[in-house]
Amino acid sequence: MSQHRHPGAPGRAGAVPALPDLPEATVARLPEYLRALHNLADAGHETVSSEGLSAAAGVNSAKLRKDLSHLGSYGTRGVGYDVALLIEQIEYVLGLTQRRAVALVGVGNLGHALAGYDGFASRGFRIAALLDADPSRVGEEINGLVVRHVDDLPTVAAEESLAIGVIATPAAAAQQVADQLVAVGVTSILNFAPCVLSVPEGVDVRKVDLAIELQILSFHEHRKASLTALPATGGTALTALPGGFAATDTQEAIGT
Amino acid sequence: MSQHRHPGAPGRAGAVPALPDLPEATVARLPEYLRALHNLADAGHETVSSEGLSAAAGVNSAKLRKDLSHLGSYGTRGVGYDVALLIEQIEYVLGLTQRRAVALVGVGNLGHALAGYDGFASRGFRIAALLDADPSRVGEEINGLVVRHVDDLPTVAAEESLAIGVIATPAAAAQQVADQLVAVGVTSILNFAPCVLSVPEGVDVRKVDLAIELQILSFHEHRKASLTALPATGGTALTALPGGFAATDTQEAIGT
DNA sequence: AGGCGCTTGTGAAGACGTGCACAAATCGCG
DNA sequence: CGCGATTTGTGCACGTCTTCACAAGCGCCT
Repeated sequence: MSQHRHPGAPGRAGAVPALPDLPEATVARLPEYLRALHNLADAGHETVSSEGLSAAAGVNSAKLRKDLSHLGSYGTRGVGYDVALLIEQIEYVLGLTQRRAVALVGVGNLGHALAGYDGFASRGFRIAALLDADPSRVGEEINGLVVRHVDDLPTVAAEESLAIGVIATPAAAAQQVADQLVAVGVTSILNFAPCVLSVPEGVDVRKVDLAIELQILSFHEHRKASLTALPATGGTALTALPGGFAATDTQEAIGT
Repeated sequence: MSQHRHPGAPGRAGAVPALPDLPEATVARLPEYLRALHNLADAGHETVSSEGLSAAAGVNSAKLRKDLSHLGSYGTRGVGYDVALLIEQIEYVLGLTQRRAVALVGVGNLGHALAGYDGFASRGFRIAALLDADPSRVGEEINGLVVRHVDDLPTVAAEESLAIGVIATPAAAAQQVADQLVAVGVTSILNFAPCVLSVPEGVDVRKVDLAIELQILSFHEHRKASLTALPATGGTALTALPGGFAATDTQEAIGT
């Protein structure tokens, strides 16, 4: 029942092993599993049970098993999953066997932070270029990279094979930047600008809006406050009682 | 049909008008609608149809109508929605009628950027305190706020009524910071650290992981590449043809 | 006043995601 | 060599979300 993709599954890149088409929700969780697995590997674990891994990733164990089964993964009944093998599998599926080049457009406040964020480098990506439309920022060096003008994009794309672009510009500039990225062949965009982007079919856009996250939390605050017709002392006590934990629902919701 | 909450719906804060319990998916989209509505208002529109608003927010129009109907909103058939009224309604439901105080812990790379991000201020939030565990950072002034030591949290909480905390520390410190936040009464946390937080029931956690977003895009890149058994010229042409747009599926997925 | 066109609000169907509970498989031990 | 403990993989039922399609309502024009 799990034989639906022996041919060339984990081996190496290069071939065209026909990725299984995973449910979007599963895809969004794989990076989480991957991070947890790296932690486990660093801690010296060679195998891990679905129970253990799911706890580390903050999800239900059945969900985890189903997710892994989708990518045809080989766990061993009675034992668990081989940590190293699973890391290899997930990295393969996520396309992380090659270090992907990312172009970052917009080196304002947020762009600066992203340029210096080591989480990109440590998790399979390489910032290949920093770009900005503001001439006064061009030439500045950040983290060993020189900021170039956004109109140099075609040149940059010719040097590197760019597939992913990150937009950290003000909203007003985002659509134009997106168009420029698409024009040089970028097919995946991570958008930090608070606006909707129009892109041709075949281009993936993911959006991260920091204010929206806060507003969602605000709703839940409002809701909690309206339920509790209580004194609302707010300030003191309430030590973190270790009894009733729970990876709250919202915990995972970011991806989807 | 839509009378299920006349009593004191839009009016003013203060009372306990019993928030309707909205589907999580709807809550995640309301901020998006709100942003689009503000744009429309700035552009001078007084009313907008579900079709128009849904286009501006990048969602299906039926979905938008259903979302708005959940909060008992009053549109006018044949006309559309009153922009100003709808803004008021959504801001009320999201609990944005009061400017909420946010504590930001961790003023490293990312924390700096967040401290300077004007999107918080412009969308209903106020950064009430900057905190860090590193003594060498304490005292530094960022954007008019002085960084205080994280152990001052109880003092800060006594001064302000903090309900929301933002964690922008390294992963290793995040859990401890979360515990400290919870201990002073914070009940909503936005976590930028790449790790799972354990919190008591009743505390909401949302997580934003920048590297995960890239990894999800990477999967789709990998997938596209494996489907296209084609030359993969990569570099040139491919002008943004304005024919086949489409707010791609992934566009919204962030919230969920 | 009446009819017509437009837009909302929603019923119903289907797609998708989740979690329980259990059979099948594997290992280790006696 | 067989048995029991353990853990995976998954069938199934349930809940949530999405989308279509259309009746009900509203304003405008004649």
